[in-house]
Parts: sequence; structure tokens; C-alpha cells
Amino acid sequence: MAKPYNHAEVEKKWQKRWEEAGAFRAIDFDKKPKWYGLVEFPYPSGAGMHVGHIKAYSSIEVLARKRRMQGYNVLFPIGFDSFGLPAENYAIKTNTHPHIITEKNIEHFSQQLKDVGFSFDWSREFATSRPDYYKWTQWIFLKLFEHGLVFRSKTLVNYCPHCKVVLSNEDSQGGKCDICHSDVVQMPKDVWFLRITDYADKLLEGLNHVDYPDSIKQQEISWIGRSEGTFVKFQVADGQGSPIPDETLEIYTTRCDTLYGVTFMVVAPEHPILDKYRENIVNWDAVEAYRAESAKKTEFERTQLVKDKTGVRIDGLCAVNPITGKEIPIFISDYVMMGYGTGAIMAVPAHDQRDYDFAKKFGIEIVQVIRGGDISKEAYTGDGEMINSGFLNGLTNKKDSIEKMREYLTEKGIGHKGVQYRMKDWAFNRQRYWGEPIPLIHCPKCGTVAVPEDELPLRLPDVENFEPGQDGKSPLARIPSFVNCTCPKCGGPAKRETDTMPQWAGSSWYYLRFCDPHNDKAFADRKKLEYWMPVDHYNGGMEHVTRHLLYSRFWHHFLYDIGEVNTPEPYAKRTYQGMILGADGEKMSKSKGNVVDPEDIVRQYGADTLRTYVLFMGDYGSAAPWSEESLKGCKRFLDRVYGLTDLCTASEENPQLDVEVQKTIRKVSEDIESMKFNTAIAALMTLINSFSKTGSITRYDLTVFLKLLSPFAPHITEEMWEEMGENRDGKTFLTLSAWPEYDESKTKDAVVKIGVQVNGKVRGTIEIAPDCSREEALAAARKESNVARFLDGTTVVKEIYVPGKILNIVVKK
RNA sequence: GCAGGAAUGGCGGAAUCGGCAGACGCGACAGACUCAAAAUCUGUUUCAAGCAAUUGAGUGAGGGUUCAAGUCCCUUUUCCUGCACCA
Repeated sequence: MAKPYNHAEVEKKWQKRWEEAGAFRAIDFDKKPKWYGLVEFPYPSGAGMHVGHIKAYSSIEVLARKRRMQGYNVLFPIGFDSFGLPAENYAIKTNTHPHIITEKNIEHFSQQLKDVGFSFDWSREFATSRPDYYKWTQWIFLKLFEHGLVFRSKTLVNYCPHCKVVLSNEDSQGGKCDICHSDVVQMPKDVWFLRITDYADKLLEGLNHVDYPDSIKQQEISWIGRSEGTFVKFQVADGQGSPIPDETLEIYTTRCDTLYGVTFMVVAPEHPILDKYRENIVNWDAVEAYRAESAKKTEFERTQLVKDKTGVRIDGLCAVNPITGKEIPIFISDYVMMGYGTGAIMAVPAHDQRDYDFAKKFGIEIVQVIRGGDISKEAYTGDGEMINSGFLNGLTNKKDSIEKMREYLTEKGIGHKGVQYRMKDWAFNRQRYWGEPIPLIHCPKCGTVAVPEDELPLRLPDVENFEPGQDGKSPLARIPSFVNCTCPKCGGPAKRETDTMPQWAGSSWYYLRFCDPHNDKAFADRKKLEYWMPVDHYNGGMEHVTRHLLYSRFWHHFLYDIGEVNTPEPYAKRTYQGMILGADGEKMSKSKGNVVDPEDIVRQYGADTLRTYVLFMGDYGSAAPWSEESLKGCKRFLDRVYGLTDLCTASEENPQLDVEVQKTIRKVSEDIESMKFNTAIAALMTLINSFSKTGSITRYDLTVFLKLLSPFAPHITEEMWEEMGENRDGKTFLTLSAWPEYDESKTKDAVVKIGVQVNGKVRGTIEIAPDCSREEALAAARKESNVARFLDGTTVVKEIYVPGKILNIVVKK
């Protein structure tokens, strides 16, 4: 009997040996085919690693280990996304520099990752908060600036009063702050934007060339929200109906063909036309009161679909329907958003439920222009024949009528085709300390000037107090030696930008840095990028699809356009993992007390058990609750694996068992590729059950088994490999040995069991050769007593035989 | 409201070019070992009826196609995810 397996000792032993041998080092320009596997590098929080990290990393870990065994030059790197609010908030609380906290957390995280035995190439590790890294984040920012993709604008932005910080749209989804989950308010602020909307079409088109699951593609598509429509100008008139020269109100619509049905217009409360014609507006007080009221509402409240529409009619201004020539009233209402389209709409109450509700409330005329429905009850939003619409009358195809109307409007110079996006430009500055300083200078003479490249990195200065200022400015604004500088253009006195970049900046290009992490001449050497890029397989969370994934694809497309990278898309393939829930089926959280600490699991059951379990617990992409009992099942499995050495006594291959071995090689190889890790592990469990039943196995059987299991449980298998007398020099690791090949001809069973049905119901089974003839199969079936019983006294109508699958005899009485 | 996905034993989940539903694991039950327990090993385990051979029912619900449906088609319910007064 072999000595008991000591996981703590064995796991440490191999982790040390692999590290000393540099077993997982990626070699630049190696002749072997390259494979770049990537996982989302962690934010090094003080809480340490979460079991979710283990699951997220295990998929690419298994693939990386398999690829090495298949002879690939594998790049499987790790680093830290270390700028961000949690470290800063902790710094404020404890009055410790975030740099110190961050480096300490990184150390802790690194140790935890190493304890699990992930085969990262640690020589490429970096952290986004270190100057040698953020120098290049700033450099890319300057390139964006240089190419006109950075602009400053005073507009309504999302602001989190709790974090005292401006947020991008992506960071305030559902009207909640991404960091603290409190309500976000809309505030007019002067902020820096990145023109991500310039890349909207490229980001959409790029999806056609990558291997992402449809769910991810769909989510990106709906986030970008491209819509094609028409811009139409309406002549504005004064209270008496006389046109105001050169004054038009432009709207955006996807249904310009309903123009004959337009009976009023609505503008957003923030629309500039209001202030411009303040003098004309008779009921200015009412307008202003309504404006104040809607400004109080949060974005969330305003975007709640409410049946009861509110608004105020603007007295003293009206518009002219360009096709009917009729005067129509203009309203303000907060169901129209300033941030989409032009902030003004043409209202077609007969065919839009919101406009319908509004018209009913304010007693406005409703003109039906599409036949169908019952507009005395509700708006008709379906398709149908155009009516009451002049030259469009009789058209039944939506596309045709839109086309025809647009042609007319274009000809008359009052309308044109246009595209709108739901996605907005990326609000890019944060009024906080722990981030990359934005390398821009405000010069009273020259305006905004870039910090010269040779002055990068623009270092984050030390401050006494990390608290954001009451004035809404970053702590950097309180350091005169940082703020005051000379303008690089004119040499005159100037002031630095004091805001920092958002959390997502550093992660928008980190996968490029892994190709060449220590380069101080460029963000990465072009040749190395050409060798390693694109990332072959990137796994990460679904929650990053409309944030990090979108942002990094944007930066990458930009870098491609300016010739800095060799591929338009950064990630050839993207997958995601399902969440690990607490044992109670709820999301793990400290307050619920259902958090599992991976460190405890490694200590108690071993890293191999933890790794195997997170992949065995269910479908990789689905959420599944944690079960300590199930985890123990995986521990039991590995203990049985360790006992296999005792079974390794056969000198000759058992032919039946060999078929199973060959099939298992195929199954595990294929399942890993399709990320069906749970069934791959199940196949190995099935095989070990067969080993136990057979009683003895050959050295070949054991070797194959260890190799197949190695990516999941690398330590125990490596130990057993050594105990088998392999790896004599201590460097010929199992984890770098050749992946087993299967012999297709040996995967065929000599006999198969197939079900025999009578009228579609299984009445017995027969054992026959898989390629056995129809006649032989039928003969065997008739001999089966239960089948014979059901055939007795009947007439056979039809016999269906699918070799290796089923035999169905259809009879009638 | 729109888009995408899901629903299978006590539980996590297998099986979708239509072909023996419930692989594998957990739990439960029984047995072996033990003074005993744990661990380990062996067996049973979808439900109902039966001593048993076996029979009937069964993949959210209702229809349909087919020799054969978890899988395909139509209708429908519930849940999850994303987007949403988007003009």
C-alpha cells in the first residue's frame, strides 16, 4: 500500500520545481506554434482571492496546460489591475498610502494564485499602478488626444455623490454607481470624453470576425444601439404663427413616413431652444418650474416607463409641419431625453404609445396614417397601408414608404438620412487620487497642451490626504508643485490637469503589455506583438462585456488605425464563466456570511481538489451553488487516483478496457476544447471505475490517465509520474509531456447493447456487433423472451433498424 | 416593452445531425470493516404497483409531426441575463 497522500507537501514541492525550472515561461519568437491564453487580471483587493477567481482562471489554465502538452509555445500571463477606488477608500480610512496597500495586496494575491498552482508565466507580471506601466497608458492617451479623440465638454454627466466622482455611462448602468451602488445623479460638468462613438461602427463590424458567444455579441450590439433614421427640420414660428427666419427645430426619427400624422412636437427640458427664445415664451415661469422639477429626478426615475406623461406647452413658440404646412404646438416633457437624437421629437400620437398618452392628456389631435388597430383605444404600432398621407397613400411596405418620404425630404432640403447610437462618448476623468494622472496642461495662451512624450511617465505625486476635495476636485489640485508648470509650447506659466483616468484605462491595453512587459522604449515591441497577437482565447466575466471588453476593443481598433498593432481585433475568442453562488444559492457576500475562502479549501483539501471541483460543479457558463459535500467527492476521486499505482500490475492490455481508454482520450480531448470540463472529469471518473472493476491496469493505462488528468490536477499526477520512475532528472515533467493520442480504430466496441422496441416502447435489449446486419439483429431480437411475448399474435408492419442505436418493430394486432 | 438564455430525480447536472432519459458526482438507504464513530470499501437509489420476471407513468404546461421527441414545429407559463419613455 502506498503511503498516504500529503497534498500540502506534494503541491508545494512541484510548485517550487516548476518555478525553478521555468516550466511555464513563454518564449518570444519560438519556432513552436504560439498560443496566447488570457484571463482577466485581478484587482488586488484587500479581501484576497475569491473562489470566483479560481473558476474564471481554471478554464484557460486547463487549456494552457493542454496546449503545452500538445507542443505549443504558450503565453499564459498574469498581472494586476491595481488602480481604483477600493484601495483609495481604504487609504482614506487608514491614512496609509494606496501604493503601500496595493503592493501588499499584490503580494498576498500572488501567493494565493501560486498556491493554487496556476501555470502563469510570472516573469511577465506587472501592475497598472506602477509608473513603468502607466507611462504607456498615458502615452496611448496622448495618441488619442493627438488624433482628436479626446475632447472636453460641459454637459450633463453621471455623478456619484457618495464617491464624489463623475462616472461614464458604462459605470452607471441602471442609474446605480458601479462602485458603491448608490443612486447616480445628473449634473452639468466640464469633463473629458473619449470619442468611442467614432468607433461604434468598427466595434460592431469587428464582431463579425471574432469567435464570441452570441450572448456576448448581442449584448455589445444592444449597448452600442445603432439605429438608422432621418433627421428632419421643422420651421419654428412665433406665437402668431409667423415663421422666425432661419430658425428650425431638428428632430430624429426612424419613421419619417408618418410625417403626415405629426400633430405636435416635444423637446427635452434641457433643450437650448428654450433659453434662446426665452423672450418669446409667454409662460416662462411654468416652463422653468417644470425644468426644475425634472432636474431633481434621477436618471433612473426619468427613464422609468410611466403611463402618466407630464409636460408643459410652450406658449409663444410653435412649429410648422413641413409636409402639411399646419401649425403644431411645441411641448417640453421629460420623456424626451437630451442625450439621444437631437433632444427633440416629432410626435405621431396615432402610432406611438408615448405620444398617444401625451396627446390624450393634453387633448391634441390624433391623425391616423397607417391602417390598422383601433386608435380610439391605443396607438397602432403595427404595419399597414399608408392613409391620409398624400403621395404615400396606398403603400403597404414600411421600407418603401420610409424610403419615399426620405427622398422627398432630402430633395426639399429639410431632411437627410442619419445614424444614431445609444452608446455615448466615454466620460474619462475621475476626481480622485489613485489613478493615472491625465497628461494634459492648461495654458492660458495655448489652450490644452499635451505633456511632451519624453516627460512620461507623469508621476502621481505624493499627497498628505487622499480625500477628494469638497470643491469636487481631485486631491492633486491641492498640490501647487504638481499643478503649476510651464507650458511646453510657449514656456509661459500653466496649470496641469488634476483629474485622473478611470479604473478602465489601465486594463484597456494590458494584454499588449504581456507580449513585452519590460520594454521601456515602447508599450511593446512591434515584432513581439506580431508574434503573439491576437489573444487566442480570453475568458472573463459577463459583467465586463459592456465595460472592459468594449473599452479595450475600442483602444485596440484605434491602435490598429494608427499602425501600432497588427490586428484590428484584440481577442480572437472570448468565453465567460458562470458565477459560483453560496451554498444557500445566493450570491456570495460578506453580509450573508456565505463566502468561501479558496485559501481555506487549499489548506484543507488541496489545490488539486479545488481546481477539479470548480470545473466539475456544473456547466462552465452557468451559475452553480457551492457544495462542500460535492467538493469532498472530488477529493475522494483524487484519493482513488493516488491508489491507482497499486493496480498497475498488468503486463498485457485488456482489450475491452483499452477501448474505454481510447474513448476516454477522445472524450477528454474534445470536451476540454469545447469547455465541457464537467463531462471531461466525469469521463475520467468513469474510467477509474472501470479500472477498479477490472482489478489491474497496465503502465500505459496509468500513464494515459495521469496525462489526461494533469491539466486539472497537476500536482498529484506529477507526483505519481515521478513515483512511476519517470522524470528521473527532475525536469522531465508530466505537465510538459506529450498529450496522449487515441487510435480511432480501437475506439470501436466489439459488441454493443441496443434497445429493441415494439411499437416504440423498449421491450428488451440485445448484444450484437455494431455492424451486424439487419437480419441478424432481427433474429436476435425475436429470441429475446420479452420481445417475443409482445410480438406474439401480431402482424409486423414495419421494422426499423439503426445499427448501433435502435431496433424498432412496428406491429398491429 | 425589446433581445438573448433556461426549465430534466431529493440536489449539482448528463444525454440535443430525433434512436434504451437520468452518465458522473452529491445525498439517502443497506451491508462489510470497527468496541464504537469517522474514514474506506460493496450494493441499491426517477416515481407508482409487484416477492419477482415485469408493467404503468415520466424531461414546466397544452397541442402537433414521426416507427421513434428532453431534442423538431405551434401555443403557453415561469425564471434568469442584458437593454429600455431610444423617438
